[in-house]
Amino acid sequence: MSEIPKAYEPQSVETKWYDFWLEQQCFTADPARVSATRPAYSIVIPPPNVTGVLTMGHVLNNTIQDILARKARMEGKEVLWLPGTDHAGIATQNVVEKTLKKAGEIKHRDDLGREALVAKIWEWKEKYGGIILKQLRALGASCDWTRTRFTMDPEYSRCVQKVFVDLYKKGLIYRGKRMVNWCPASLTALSDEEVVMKEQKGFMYHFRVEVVELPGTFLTIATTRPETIPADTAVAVNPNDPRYQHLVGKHVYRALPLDVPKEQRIIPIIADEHVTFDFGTGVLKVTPAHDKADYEIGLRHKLPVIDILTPDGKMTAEAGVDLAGLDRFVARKKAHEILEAAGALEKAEPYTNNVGFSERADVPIEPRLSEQWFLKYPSVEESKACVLQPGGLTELSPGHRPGKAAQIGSHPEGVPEDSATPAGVESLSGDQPRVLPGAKLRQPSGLNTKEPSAQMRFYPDRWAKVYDHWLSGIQDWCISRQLWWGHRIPVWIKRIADADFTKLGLNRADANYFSEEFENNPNDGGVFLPHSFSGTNQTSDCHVLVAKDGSIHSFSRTNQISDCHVFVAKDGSIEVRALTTSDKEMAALNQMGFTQDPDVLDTWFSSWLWPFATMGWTDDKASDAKNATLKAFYPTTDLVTGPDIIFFWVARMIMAGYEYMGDLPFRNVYFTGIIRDKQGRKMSKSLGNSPDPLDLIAKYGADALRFGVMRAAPLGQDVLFDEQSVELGRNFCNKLWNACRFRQMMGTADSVIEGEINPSLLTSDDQWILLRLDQAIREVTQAFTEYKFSDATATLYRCFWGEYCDWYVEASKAAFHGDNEKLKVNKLAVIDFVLGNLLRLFHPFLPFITEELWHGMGYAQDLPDDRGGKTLMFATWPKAFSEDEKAYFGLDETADRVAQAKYDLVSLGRTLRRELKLDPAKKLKFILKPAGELPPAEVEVLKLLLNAEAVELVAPDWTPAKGTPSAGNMLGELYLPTTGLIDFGAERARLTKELETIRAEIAKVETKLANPAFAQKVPAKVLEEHRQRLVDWQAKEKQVLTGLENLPV
RNA sequence: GGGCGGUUGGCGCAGUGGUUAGCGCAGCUGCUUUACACGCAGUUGGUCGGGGGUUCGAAUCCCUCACCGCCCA
Repeated sequence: MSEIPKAYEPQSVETKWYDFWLEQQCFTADPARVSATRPAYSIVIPPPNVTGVLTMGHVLNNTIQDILARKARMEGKEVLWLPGTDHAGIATQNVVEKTLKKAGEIKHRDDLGREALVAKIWEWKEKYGGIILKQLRALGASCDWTRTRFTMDPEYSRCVQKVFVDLYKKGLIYRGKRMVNWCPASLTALSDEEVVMKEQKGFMYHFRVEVVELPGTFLTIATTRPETIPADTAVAVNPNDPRYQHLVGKHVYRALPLDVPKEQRIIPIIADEHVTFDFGTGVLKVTPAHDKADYEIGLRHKLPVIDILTPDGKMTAEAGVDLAGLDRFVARKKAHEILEAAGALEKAEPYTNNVGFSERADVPIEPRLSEQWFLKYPSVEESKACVLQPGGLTELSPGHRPGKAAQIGSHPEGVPEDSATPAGVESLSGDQPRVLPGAKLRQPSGLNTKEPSAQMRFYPDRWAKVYDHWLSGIQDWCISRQLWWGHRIPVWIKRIADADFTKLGLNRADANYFSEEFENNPNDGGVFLPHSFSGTNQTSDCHVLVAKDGSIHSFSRTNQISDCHVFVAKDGSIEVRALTTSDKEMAALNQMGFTQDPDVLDTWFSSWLWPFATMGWTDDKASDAKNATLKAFYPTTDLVTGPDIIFFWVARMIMAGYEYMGDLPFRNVYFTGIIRDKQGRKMSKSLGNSPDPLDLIAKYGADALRFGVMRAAPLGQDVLFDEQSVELGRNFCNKLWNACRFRQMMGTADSVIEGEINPSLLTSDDQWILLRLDQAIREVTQAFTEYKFSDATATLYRCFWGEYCDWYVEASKAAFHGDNEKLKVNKLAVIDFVLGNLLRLFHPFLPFITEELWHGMGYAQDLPDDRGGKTLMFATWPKAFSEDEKAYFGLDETADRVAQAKYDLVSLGRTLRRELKLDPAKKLKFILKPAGELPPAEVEVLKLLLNAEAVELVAPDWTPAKGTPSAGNMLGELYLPTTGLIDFGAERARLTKELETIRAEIAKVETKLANPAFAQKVPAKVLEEHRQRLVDWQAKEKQVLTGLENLPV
C-alpha cells in the first residue's frame, strides 16, 4: 500500500473483492457447521419479481439484509441468506405477451395457445429473467447464490401442489361464486395487491325514482355508475334517517331498463346501517352483482343478484335493449342520456372519486361475482398469538388465546386426537364450507420437532397492530387466476353421466342429501360443496376406480388415484374431482378423460411457502426430518420487507409456517419505509424520479450508496432520498481511505507494526479516543439490537469523523512531529487498534472499502483464517472494554475530562483568534496559565491544535499586560498577546452577548432554587445538580468578565 | 366513517419529565496548514403546529383543535 492513490477508487476494488468472496465461498451456508457455539442465522430474501430490475426500494431492503447477514457472520454465526425470485404470474405473462405482440408474432395469446405461450415465457425467463439477482451483486449482497430458488422450480412447484392438495383435504379450499376484483382486459381475478386506486374525474348523477305505494312521491338517488341501474335489486337508506324511515318496506320503480314493463321493475326500499346519511342523497342504489359493499347488503337482505356485465366489460341483454352490447363506459353515457330523456335525471355534477385500476392492464377493475377457488386461512389463531403487540402485550383483540403456540409445541405430533375441534378449523364461521366429513385432524405436516419460538417481533412494533387487526377480520382468499403462467391447479375433473351414477353404489337419496346441503349454502349460485364419500360412509379416503375408457366402475382402496371427490350438481349431474401431485397419476387421469382445471394459482399462493419451500421441504416427514438445511435454518431469524405486503405475504407466510412447519417462519420482521424523492413523492417509473441504482454505484461506488441510504433511513419512517446522500457516502469513504493513508505514512519510517499498546505511555488523547471508540462500539451494537441502522451510521460518522479524525489524528501529529520514538510507536499501536475496530464496525455497512483497507493496512496478518485472516467478513465483531481492560489502560472519567477540556480550550483559542480578525496565515504566540499540572506533551498538543508558534507557560501569579484578550476553562487561562492595531469590537460584542446568556441562565437556576416547592419535592440528585449548575455558571460568568476587562477600551 | 403515523432552525432527522433542545446537509466568513478541497477552521439560524391541563419542572405526559401522509371501510 505504499502508493495509495489520494482518492478512493471504488470500481476495481469492488469487483476484486466480490469475486474473491465468491471464489472463497464466503457466502455459502453449511448446516453442518452449525453447533451450540456456532448458532445459525438466516434470512430469506423477499423474492423480487423475475421480470424486475433493481430499484432504490430494493437497494434499501437488500442493504439492510446484507448488513444483518454480515454482522451475524462477524459474530461467529453460520449465516444463510437465501436468494431467489418469484414468477409473478400476471406481470410476467404480460411482459412476454406484449413483447410478442410488439414483434408482430401474435395478435392474441390464443394465436399461440397455452403450451406454446408458456414455453415462450420460459424461454424469456431463461434469457432475461432474474437480472435483478445479478444486479444485487453490484450492491455487495452476500447471498448464498448456490441456493438461488425460483417459485416455478420443479421441487418448489411440487410443494405448491402438495399444499393445495393438503388444504383441500382439510376442507379449507373450496370452489365458490364470490365477489372478486375482475380485470376485464386480462380476463382474470386479481388480488387487492394488484389493484391500485386512482383518482378519476367523472360525474355524480342524481336521478329520481317513484315510490310504488305513494304515487307522485319520488326519491332521489346519487350514483357514479348509472349503467348499473338495471342490476339494482333494492334501494337502501339508513334505518335512523328520519327523512326516509317511513318509506322502509315500501317499493320503488327501478329507473332502467325502460323496455321492461314498470311492474317488472319494482324493487324494495330497505334499511341498512351501511348507508351514510350525508353521502349523496342518503339513498343508496344496491347493486349486489357489481359492488362489494352492495353484495354484502344483498346477502344481509337476501336480495336477488342480477349480472349485467360480460367478463370483458360489456353490457348483457339483461341491461335492456338500449344498453345491451355496449362497452361499460359507453353504456354509462348512454344511461345518462336515457335518464335525461325520460325526465328522471335531476343533475349530473362533476365528481372525483377513487377507482380501482388493474395495475398491469391499467383499466378500471370490476367488482364481479365470479366462480373461483377460495382458501379458508389455516393456523389463524397461532399466527395471531405469535406476534408480540406493542408494549409487550399479546392480547389485543378478543377471541385469541396467548400461549396457544406454546401449547401446540407441547404436542409434537400436532393437536391431540381428543381435542374437540381441530385448530385452524374451529374459527370457520357458520356460513362457510364445513370441514370435510372424516377429514383428518390437523397435524403440522412438517418437521415440528423443535420447540416453537413463541413470539415474533415486528420493527417498528406498531405494524403488529395492523397485522392483528387484519387477522381479526380476514376474508377467504381467492387463490385462482385465469392465467397461463403459474402453478396450474392440481385438480382434474370429469363429469359423468347419470347412467353411471348407480355404478358408484349411490342411490338417489344420497344425491338429494348432498343437493340439500348445497341449497342451504348461503353462497348459493353454483357452489359445489366439497363432499367425499365411500360406499359405506363419508371419508376423505374415497378412491374411485376408473376404467381405461374413462367410465367409473366402483370404489376401491387401490391407490390409482389418491384423492377423489364426487360432487352432485344442482342439475343432478355428477362431477368427479381428483387431486394429485404425482406425475404418474396426472398422466393416468389425462388418459382417462379427466381434464385439469385451467386456472393457475395466485403467485402469493406459492410465495407464502418461501421460508421453507426454498429449503428443500417436501412435506414428507421422513425426508424432511433428514433435511439438514431446514433443521439448521428454520425458523429464519429476520425478515426485511415493506409494510405494504404485510397481508399479502408476511401474514400468509406466518400461517403457512405454522401449518406446515409447526413453527413461525421468522423471529423478527423489519418493515422498511418507502423510498421517496426529496419532494416526498413516491419513486416511480412514470414520474421518472427514481435514479438507477446501478448508475449511482458506477458514479459513487456501492459502499457510498449503501451508507447514504442507510444514513437517510430511520426505522419506521419513509426515506426521502436525494443523490446528495450518496455523495455524502462517497465523501465518507474517501475520508476513511485517507485516514488509513495517513496511518501508512506515519508508519513507514519504522515500518514496524507494534501490536501491543503500552498503558504507561498513553496520553490523555489516547485514553480519550479509546473511550470514544468504546462508546461507539456500545452504541452501534445497541443500535443493531433495535434495528436502528441510521443511528448506527450516525454514531460511526461521529466517532470516526468528528472524534477520531478531527481531534485524535490532529492531536497525534504533535507526537509524530516530535522525537519521542517510544511515544510514536505507542501512538501507532493505538491508531491501529482504533482503525482495526472501526473497520470491523464499518464492514457491514461498507463491505468493499473496509475489506480493501483491512488487507492493505496489514490487519489481516497474523489472524487465523476464520477470524479475519482471510477476509474481514469473518473477523470478530468488536467488543466494548470490560472494567478490567478499562483499569488496565487507565480509561476513566479524569482522562476523558482532561482531553475534553483541552479540545474545548483549543476551540476557545481558535474563536478568540478568529474574532480578533488576526491574519489566519500567521502563527501566533499564546500564553497559558494552567490551573494545575500540565505535562509538556499536552502543551505540545495545544500548540499544534492552535496552530501556534508557541504556547508559553506562565506561573499562577503571572498577570497579563492590560488589554490582553483571554479565554479559559477548568484547564487554565489562555492569553493571546496582540500587537499593532486590532479591532476588538467584534470580540467585545461576542463576550457581551455571551455574558447576557450566562446571566439569564444564572437567574433561571436561582429562581428555581429559591422556589421552596422545588427544594422540597425534587429528588436530592436533581437538587444537587442544580446547585452545581449554578456554581458552573458563576465560574463561567467570572471568566467572561475577565475576558471583557482584558479587552482594551 | 374507523385506525395508524407525522408536525422540532431553509431541508432531512435525533431527542418519551430535569444543564444553554442536539446532529447532518445547505447557508455565511476565511483557508492550496505535506491524510483528505470528496478537505480544514470559525459561524448565523429554532419561544419544538395552535390552545388548554397535569407537575416544583413539559419538545417529552393528558385533553382538544388544525394541517399533512398512509391504511381499512
